[in-house]
Parts: sequence; C-alpha cells; structure tokens
Amino acid sequence: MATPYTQVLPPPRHQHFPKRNPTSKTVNNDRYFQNHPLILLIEKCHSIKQLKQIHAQMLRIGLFFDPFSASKLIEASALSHFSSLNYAHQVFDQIPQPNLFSWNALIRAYSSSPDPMQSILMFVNMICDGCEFPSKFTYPFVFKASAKMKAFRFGRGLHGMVVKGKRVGFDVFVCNSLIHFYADCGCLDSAYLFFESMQTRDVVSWNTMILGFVEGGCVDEALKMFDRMGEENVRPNDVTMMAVSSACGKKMDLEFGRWVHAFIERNGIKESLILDNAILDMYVKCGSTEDAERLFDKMGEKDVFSWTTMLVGYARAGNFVAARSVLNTMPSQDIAAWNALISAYEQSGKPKEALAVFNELQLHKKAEPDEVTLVCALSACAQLGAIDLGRWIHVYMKKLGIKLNCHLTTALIDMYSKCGDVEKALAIFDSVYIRDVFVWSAMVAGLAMHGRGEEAISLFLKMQEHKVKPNSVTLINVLCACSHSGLVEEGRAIFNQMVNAYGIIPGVKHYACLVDILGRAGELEEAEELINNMPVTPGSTVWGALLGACRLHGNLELAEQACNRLLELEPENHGAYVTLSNIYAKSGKWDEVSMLRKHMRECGLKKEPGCSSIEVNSVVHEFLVGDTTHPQSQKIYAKLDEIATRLKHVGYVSNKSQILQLVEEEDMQEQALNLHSEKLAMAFGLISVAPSQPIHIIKNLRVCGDCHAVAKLLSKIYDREILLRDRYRFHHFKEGNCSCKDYW
DNA sequence: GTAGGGTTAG
Repeated sequence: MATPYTQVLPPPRHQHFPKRNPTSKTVNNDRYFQNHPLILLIEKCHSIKQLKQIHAQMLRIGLFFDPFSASKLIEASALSHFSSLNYAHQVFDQIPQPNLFSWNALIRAYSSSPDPMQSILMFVNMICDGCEFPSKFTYPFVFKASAKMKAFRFGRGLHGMVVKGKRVGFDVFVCNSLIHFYADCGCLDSAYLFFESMQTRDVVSWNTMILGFVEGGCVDEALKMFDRMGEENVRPNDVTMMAVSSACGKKMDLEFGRWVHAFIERNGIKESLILDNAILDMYVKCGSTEDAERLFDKMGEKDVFSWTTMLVGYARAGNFVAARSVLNTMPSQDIAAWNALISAYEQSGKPKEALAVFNELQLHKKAEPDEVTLVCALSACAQLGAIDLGRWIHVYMKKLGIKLNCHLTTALIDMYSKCGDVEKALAIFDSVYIRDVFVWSAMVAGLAMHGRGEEAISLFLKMQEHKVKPNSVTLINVLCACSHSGLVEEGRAIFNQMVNAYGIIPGVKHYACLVDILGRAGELEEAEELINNMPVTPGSTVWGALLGACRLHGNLELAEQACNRLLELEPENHGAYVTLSNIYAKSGKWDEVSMLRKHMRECGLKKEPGCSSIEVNSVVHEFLVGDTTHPQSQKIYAKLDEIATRLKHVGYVSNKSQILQLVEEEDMQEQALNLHSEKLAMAFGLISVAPSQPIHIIKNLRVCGDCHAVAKLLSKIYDREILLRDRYRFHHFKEGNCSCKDYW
C-alpha cells in the first residue's frame, strides 16, 4: 500500500509568475504597512464577508502585493473563528510571494483540519519552492499533521531536518511536538529516548510523555513518570493530573485514584471542567458510581462529557433506570450519549434493549447516528441473530454514505457470520482495502464458527503474508477453528508456535482451546497432562473444556474431577452440574443423577432455560421449552404433530440420549423432548419462512443430540436448509447432513 | 506578527 505522503503532489504553484531565484534573498518582509487602516481592520473582522471586502480593497489599492499585509489576510482567513480554509488557500494562491508567516498560517490551519495531509503537502511545496526554510513555528504543525496521518517515515525524515536545522532542534515547542509524534505513531521507545535526550524540558514535555504512555497502554510507565516529576521538582498542572487520572482509570485502581483526587485538591491544581471530567471518568472506570455521583453533584459547571460519563457510570453498574434518566435530563443529547446507552445495553448482553434505543433514536431523530451507533447496533443484531435488521443497517449505512472503517467492517463481518451468512461476511472482507488485525480476526472467527477450519487456517496464514500481526484473540479464534473442525495436528502445531512465531504467550483461553481440541479428539490423557503442566492456573474455561470432552467420550472418573475443580472456581456454574448429570445418566447411574438434581435444588441453582429464537420478516420470535404463548401456537403444535408422523414414517426413533436431554433441558414431562425450544422454532420456521429461504434459528445453549438428529432429517424430508446457531457454533443442515459432521 | 499537551461512545 502506498503511504499517503507518497501521493502525487499538486502541480507547482505560481504558474503565472516568474520562477523566483532560490539563491536570492527571501521576500521582502518589511512591516511598513502594519499600521495601515485596512490591516488594522483585519483584526476587527467578524465574518468571512467582511474579510472579503477588505481583500477587495487591498487588491484595489495594491496593498495585497505587500507580503506582510497579505500574510495578515491569510492568517485571519485560515485561523480566525470564522475561518474558511478553502478561502484562505485561494487567497494564498493569489499571492505572488508568500512569506514564511503565510506558509506557517496555512500549514497550521491544515494540521488541525480534517485533512491534515494538506498540511504535509503545503510543507513539501514550501521546501520545493525553495525560498523559505521551515522555522520553529513550522515544525510543530507538520509534526502534528504527521502524527494524525501516522506518517511515521515522513515524520522521522522531518526529525532529521530538525537535527540538521541546528537551532530549531533546541526549541521546546518543536521537541514536544516530536515526542507527541513518536508516541502517536506507537513508537513509545523513540518518544522516550527523545524525551530523555532533551536538554530543557518544560511541563508540557512531561505531560506529552505521560499521555503518550497512557494512550499506548503503558500505564505503569506513565505513573513512574509522574513520580519522577515530583523527584525533579517539576510542578504538575491540570493537564498532568488529567493524564494521571486517566492512567488510574485504565488501571482500575480506585484507591490510587482517590489519592490522585485528593492530591489535586491538596496542591491547589488549577480547577477545570476537563480535569473534573477526567476524574469523573476515572471513578466510573474504577467502578465507583458513588464517588462519581458525589463529584458530579458537586461540579459547578457540567458539559456533555460530564453527563455522558455519568450515564456510562450508571449503565456499567447495571442501573439502566438511572442511566436513562440521565439521558432524559441532560441539557443536550448528542449522539455520544445515545451511543453510551446503546453500547451499555449491548455489552451487558441486552441486545433487544440496545436495539429498542436505536429504534427510538431513529424515530425521534434526536441525533444523527454515527459509526459508533452502527457498530453497536450491528453487534446487537449479531447477538440476536437478527439478520434482517442487520441487513437493513448495512443498506442504511450505504444510504448515509458512511464509509467502512475497520470498526464497521469488523462489526459487519461479525454480524453476517453470527447471523449465518458467512458468504456475505467473506464478500465484505474481500471488498475492503484496509484490514486491521480485528478485521482479520473477525473473519477467522466467522469461518471457525461455521466449521470451515481449513479456510480459517489459510486465512490466518494469509494475514501474515499481508504483514498483519496476529494478536492474542486471533490465536484464540484460529485454535477455535481447529477445535470445531477436529484439526488436531494443526491445532497442536499452531499452539506450539505461539511464542516463537507470533510472540504471544499462551493464556488460559489458548490452553482451554487446546484442551478442547485434544479432548474432543479423545486424547484425554494428553489433555489432562497439558492441564497439569500448564504454567498458568487453569481457569473455569479449561476445566469446562475437559468436562465437555469427558461427556463426549464417557469418561466418568475424569469428569468428576473436572467438575469438582470447575465448581471450586464457580460454585454457581449450573452448566457443570447439568453436564455431569448427563454423563451419569448416559452410564445409567440414576442415583447419582437424582442426588445431583437434589443438590442443585437445595443450592437454589436453576438451569438457564433453553431458548431458541427465529427471525421472520424482521420480527424475532422466541420460544422456551413447551412454549404455548406464541400467537400461532396452535398451528405450531399441529406442525409438530405432522413432523412426528413424517419422522416415524422414515423410521426415526428418538434415541436413548433423549433421557439425558430430559435432564438438560428442564424439569419435563414425557413429551418434553419433542417440545424443545429449537423444535418449536423449527416448526414455526417451516410454517412461516418462504420455502426458498433457509430457516435461521439461534439457541442460547448447546443444541441437544435429539434435536440435531431431527434437524438433519427435517432438512431432507422437507427439502429445507436449516441454520442453527448454538452457544458454540453453527450447524448447517442440508439434505440430511450437518456441516459439523456430527462433531461438536 | 505565529506555537505545544486534553475529557464521553466502538
């Protein structure tokens, strides 16, 4: 990919003027006209219109051709509160001999514009023009633009110019912008080295370095710098304390956060709304709604940040009533506030509530949805499996003309994958030009959950050809792919290469994946050995994987061990009880089964009820076991009867595993097996989904063996494609077979 | 004649 700054430069300026001689003296900068009434008037302008009038007058009397006077006009048009960069650039292009001041004004204005590339282009043009050398007033803005563009190589080249430029290299403004540039490009080492090499540092140097560390995720280094400031007697200011608060928030260290708050008050640090907001945010991130509330109530001035942060605080604590009330009370609800609520719902596993708020936003048009809104809404669709709404959002995005960034691409790939349309996910993946590690990881995960293990692995290799470094999550996803497709050798090999090839130390989740891979393949001994020798403490995911493998291979003894260890870590894990009781049931140990059930009842542990949902014409229908609440319940049960007859006709007898599923699904009567939530959803799907369309069903738990067998038969008998997403993966039923090849 | 560091939602 071409880096932005290698773009073709615009045609040379001053085509209508004779080329200046670079060796000649720079333009005349006499301030002869600085007290001219027209020049004095420039500062009093309040609008572009007024400025244009002055511009006209200047042209009329020839003042425009005085470089100093023209530069004043440039400054006003580029940097005043009513500035128009387009106009400023037009004026600039008319000046026969722009001076350094004019160049700097435009470079500065572009550096903080949405198009910082223009700043870099102006800079390059200035150098090519050959009459002006960049000054200490030029570099800070070109570094700023380079940081925004993440134009590392260009910025490093600038650094070289600064060093050669001798005097500018000692300017603290230039140096601080260099620290900022390196930190923004993710080169904290270079930033720090440069910081250390500086002969004179001011408080901004320290602040820039601390913020660089905080934003780069090196919170401890940031706090060490703060300590060092104290040792070196540099007095921290409000910006320092804001950075330190932010570090505490990231660390989720409430105690230290409170100390920082007290430090600010004790040391008379200048109060500011921004600082208050930063402390508020710190308390929210540390999970103390009480501290946040206390500060919020005390704050004299509040802005939209304060309100939104407080809203997030309540929402993260699960107090959605209070969060909603903040949204209703705040003086102006911008999109960020809506996003905060939608995102909180979505992240707390309440996708329906998230989408309800999204709908409300659409309906009342109180704020324009932005990329974040859409990412959250798409994630909610993914959780629900609501593909119609997901597709609608995709179309809506195109209509709004929203370009896909990596966040959106990831959300779309995730949504389509989780809603069963992995082909569409692949199409989006192929259509985008910029793919970060999250985009690649989402696609690997998508293929994994659809049991397309080989493709997932080849994509994983391809991402490395594209020079995108896999992260810890990518590795989890690819190991997961191996597990879902039974790729034991591949899984083992990838796991063993993690440290050397990818520089990632396996965490609990990676170990859990490998245990799962080995366990499913029946390599229980190797799995057990792996657990015994793993350098990290095996967590519940690891024991859960082992327990699942024991269920698959009927290893009672090991199952008991795994279950005990799992319950030590998570005493309320009803899944563990259910799995163990299933294993007992499978071996006919009914006494143990009833003992376990009794124990669960005594502990007040209730199994999460099985629930299946199906989206028909953009409406999500939910079914619980034996559900009769659906408006079309009668029709559904009639269809179930028909299904039973046709199944019998093809010689289907529900196998013995039904008994253990009796335990898994609910306290049920004899017919319960036939009334599993997924069967109800399938019956409803057969009635309501057009024959040409696949039936999409989402189940919150793992699909039961009998339902899996029935789904296979139904796909054949009714010649329908059925897509079933369970807690772990997708099952594509077609022509009597399942994509999981009965390996799940 | 010009300047730097910043708070919410993914």
